[in-house]
Amino acid sequence: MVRMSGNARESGRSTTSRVLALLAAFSRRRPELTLTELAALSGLPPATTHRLAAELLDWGALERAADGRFQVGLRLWEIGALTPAHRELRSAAIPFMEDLYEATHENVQLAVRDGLEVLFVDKISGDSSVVTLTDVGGRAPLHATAVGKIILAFSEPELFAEVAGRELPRSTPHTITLPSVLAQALRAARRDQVAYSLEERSLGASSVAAPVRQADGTLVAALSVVARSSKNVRGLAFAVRTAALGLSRRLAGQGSA
Amino acid sequence: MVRMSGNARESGRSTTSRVLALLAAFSRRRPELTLTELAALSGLPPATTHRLAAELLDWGALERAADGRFQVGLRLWEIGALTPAHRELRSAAIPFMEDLYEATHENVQLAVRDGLEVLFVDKISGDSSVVTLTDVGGRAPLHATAVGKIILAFSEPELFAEVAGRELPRSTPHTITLPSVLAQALRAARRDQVAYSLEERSLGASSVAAPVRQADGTLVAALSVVARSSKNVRGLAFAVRTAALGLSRRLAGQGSA
DNA sequence: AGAGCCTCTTCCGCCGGGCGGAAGCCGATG
DNA sequence: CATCGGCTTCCGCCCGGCGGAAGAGGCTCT
Repeated sequence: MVRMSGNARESGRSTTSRVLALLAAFSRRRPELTLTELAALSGLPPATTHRLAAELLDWGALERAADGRFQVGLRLWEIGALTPAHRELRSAAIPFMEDLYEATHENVQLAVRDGLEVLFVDKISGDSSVVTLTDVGGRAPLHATAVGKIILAFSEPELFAEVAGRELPRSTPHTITLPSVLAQALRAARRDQVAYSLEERSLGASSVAAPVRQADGTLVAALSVVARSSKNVRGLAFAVRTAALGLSRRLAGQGSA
Repeated sequence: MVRMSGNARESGRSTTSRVLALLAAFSRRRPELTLTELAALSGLPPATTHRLAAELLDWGALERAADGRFQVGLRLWEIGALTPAHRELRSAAIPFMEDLYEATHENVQLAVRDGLEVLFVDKISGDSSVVTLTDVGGRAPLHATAVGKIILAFSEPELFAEVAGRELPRSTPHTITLPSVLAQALRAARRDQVAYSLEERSLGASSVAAPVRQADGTLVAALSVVARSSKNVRGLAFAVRTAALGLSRRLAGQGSA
């Protein structure tokens, strides 16, 4: 039998990108993967997947579940927790989020921008409150959420231009899909220091958000409360603003301790 | 001028291990690093560090702070949040931790085992409560903490053997450093379903912990309350046990929703 | 139980991705 | 203006790593 194997590597792809492709294969939808799934999702041959995954396993970036499936390892979580959004912002935010939760007993969320999306960094949810679509680590569009509008309203105008330049995907009949209407909502947000999403992301859920700023006044995050649309979310606006201002003052008052 | 450069690569080190070394360079102590620091901590030449870091930057595993330093990126945090400890355990635990906090207004902590240490997965801390040594993402020794004792008491005996085989480092005058005394404490923990640490980790702070189990009865985490030693932590034992039992029932009742 | 199938794991020879010394760049400092 | 330290780019050599193939193990179906 002739050994006709050898090297048929896919050109133009770095080893680093292969490793990152393995990590990127995991998602909220699919947090546990078999080797074959991992290979398919990362676009790598099974043999390569196996070898690289073994190295990640060895280091602790990945782990194997009881049934042998791959899952994200604690070591990776530990390092991920060093990101500024988690380390500085989240720890400072927790007390204010608790206060907000105790006062309203509704879902309280903390979000930052990543790319052209909102990324939820933390969340406190009561058992009685609305079921929100997105969990911690989840993403949502900027234009359809209250936190997203706050981010758009208080970031550089280039961000709005970028978002408005693309299509504004519709989530519900109430989603804003016209750039001009969105621009008007952002003006109102700048004026009132709060933004709303009234069933624009999912029917039966509305939210109010307020800006969180760091010492120099630039926006770092948005804090929001989600409630059933039947409730008067507008009545929660002052509570959210107050908590967001308190958190901003805390961030300004101390470096990161 | 003769070009005498070329390749002098360090043998026996995979590209993957280099990438992981870069990630491992970040720590709670040093969450922001310059290129030179990153190179020194990872043990890679500056040129290699620069090239690999650029690729990680491009993908979002790393980010640059305003001053140009490297820090862990949101993308990595996002993937780290997919670890079972975060995704299943933490989200299920939050309501119970809140209840515990509202009842006691002391620090509430959730911890899992990683290797021969305790890893804190989540924490709720009031402003009035004791300042704890360890933050979310932080580690602590198994033998000197209440959560660690719970983990030792309800895991396979091999774990205790492994820990007792090594030295038990002393943190305070009250730290248990004799395997026989530790074994006795673990027997008491198994009997009472709670474990204590009475100023064994840091003076002025004591804690009570209880086991969190999954459907099949195996231990998955430990829940604890930290209080000033002057307070009677023993009085908090039932509260912690109740919350831990509630959380265990929740984990048994549903897969991961 | 034997055949067929699928997934996981191991092996190894060929080769191009990636290594890192050197040089160039840039801002800070004396 | 010279010096210095850290950051970035360049590029030719070479060995780490790629992945097809084969082997092992487990499951279903007939």
